[in-house]
Amino acid sequence: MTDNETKRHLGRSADLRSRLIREAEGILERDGLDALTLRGIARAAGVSHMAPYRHFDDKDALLAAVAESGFRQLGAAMGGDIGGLAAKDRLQMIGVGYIRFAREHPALYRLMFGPAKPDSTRFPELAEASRAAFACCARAVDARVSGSPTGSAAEALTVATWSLVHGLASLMIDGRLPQARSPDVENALIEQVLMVFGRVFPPIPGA
Amino acid sequence: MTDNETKRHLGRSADLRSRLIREAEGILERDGLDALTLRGIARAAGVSHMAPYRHFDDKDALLAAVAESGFRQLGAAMGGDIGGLAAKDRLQMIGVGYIRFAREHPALYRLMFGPAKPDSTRFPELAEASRAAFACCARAVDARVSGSPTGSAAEALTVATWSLVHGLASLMIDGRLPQARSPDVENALIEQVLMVFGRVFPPIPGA
DNA sequence: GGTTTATGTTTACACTGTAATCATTGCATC
DNA sequence: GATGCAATGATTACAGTGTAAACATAAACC
Repeated sequence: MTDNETKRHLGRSADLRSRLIREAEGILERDGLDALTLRGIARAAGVSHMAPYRHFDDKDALLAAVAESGFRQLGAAMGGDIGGLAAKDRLQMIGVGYIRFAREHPALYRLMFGPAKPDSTRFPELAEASRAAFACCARAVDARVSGSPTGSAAEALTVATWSLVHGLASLMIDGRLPQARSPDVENALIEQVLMVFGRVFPPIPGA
Repeated sequence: MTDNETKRHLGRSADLRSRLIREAEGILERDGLDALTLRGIARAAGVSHMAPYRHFDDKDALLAAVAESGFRQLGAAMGGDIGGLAAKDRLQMIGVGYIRFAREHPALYRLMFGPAKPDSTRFPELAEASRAAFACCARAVDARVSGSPTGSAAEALTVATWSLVHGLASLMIDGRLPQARSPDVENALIEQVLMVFGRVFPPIPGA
């Protein structure tokens, strides 16, 4: 019996680390960022409240791993690295995908961009995942302007794009936009804002 | 002696409420958002850890009051409601003032736009202060476009403006912009981003 | 003068993150 | 195969947090 239970226990815990991350994501979706406690995660995973410390240095390290996973999901939501799309559509796809991700996973998104808790110097892998998502946006911008502005001007365009979608997503999921809106109205607003923002890009030569 | 001490005590505590808010702001500036604990605020104000409950329902209510104060400061940092400026300069002033405020008070800024903790329905005064700051930006946008787009198109412009500056400020103070930069380089980037964004506005008839 | 109301303190409790210690497993080495 | 070892987990303990309950006292009012 002891043997049996132990076996099963070990069988399930072969990948406690990734299971903790998944449970954390589940709690985020279900109960929000405030409810994300280390002990709660351990409880959800069915282990003692100290078990996570065998896989993470502290709570922040676990949160950083969750955020890292989030950034990879965000990259996928923005369409990854598919080519073969008109640069303009590619940019639109990124904006829409980005904001949809934030709205579908608001708590995870808050954790990812939250109060700098996951320090970038402490967690290089998180910084890398975040950088990769940013780079995905940067490539789309570069393709869109096709080299006409270069250097810091192109970089400013990328930062402006990222800032706009992040700001819009952040304001929306935190309800900081005045007058609450229905989802439909919000969708229309998003479309309009993204379209408005399209004007910052130089006109497309071909059309 | 008891009398004396009591008198002095009462004298200082005549406005415990506002003093708590000030102490909270001080802790925010000094030690950041994570260090902002109810007991710590009470300690800083020299009262027992339960005293704040005589002036605020709970911690969130105190934080909401701090955030409310922050939104008023933000409004002032954006230049309040001064007129007599070219609409274009007015917008620039808002953007620069907004971002400077966020950089000078990062922890307060995070609290203000943080994880929706201060619920807008629970704290109408906070919602009002936030709305007022937003309206300040909306007026500047309206003046800039001088009525050429109206209705939802003008609103989209305002939301886009707010999203951009908020996103930029948020990414900067949380270090989510790739490669850390010196303040000078950051300032240049801000200027460039704001200038880039100026292109979303219709051309000015007069010039 | 006695009652009521505001304001503050003390005490207590459940919950959090984490340090220290102990128990058990699987594996490597002889 | 026995033995030592590293990995992984459980228990226990502790300081710090937000908050409820009960108590104290000054101010205000009839």
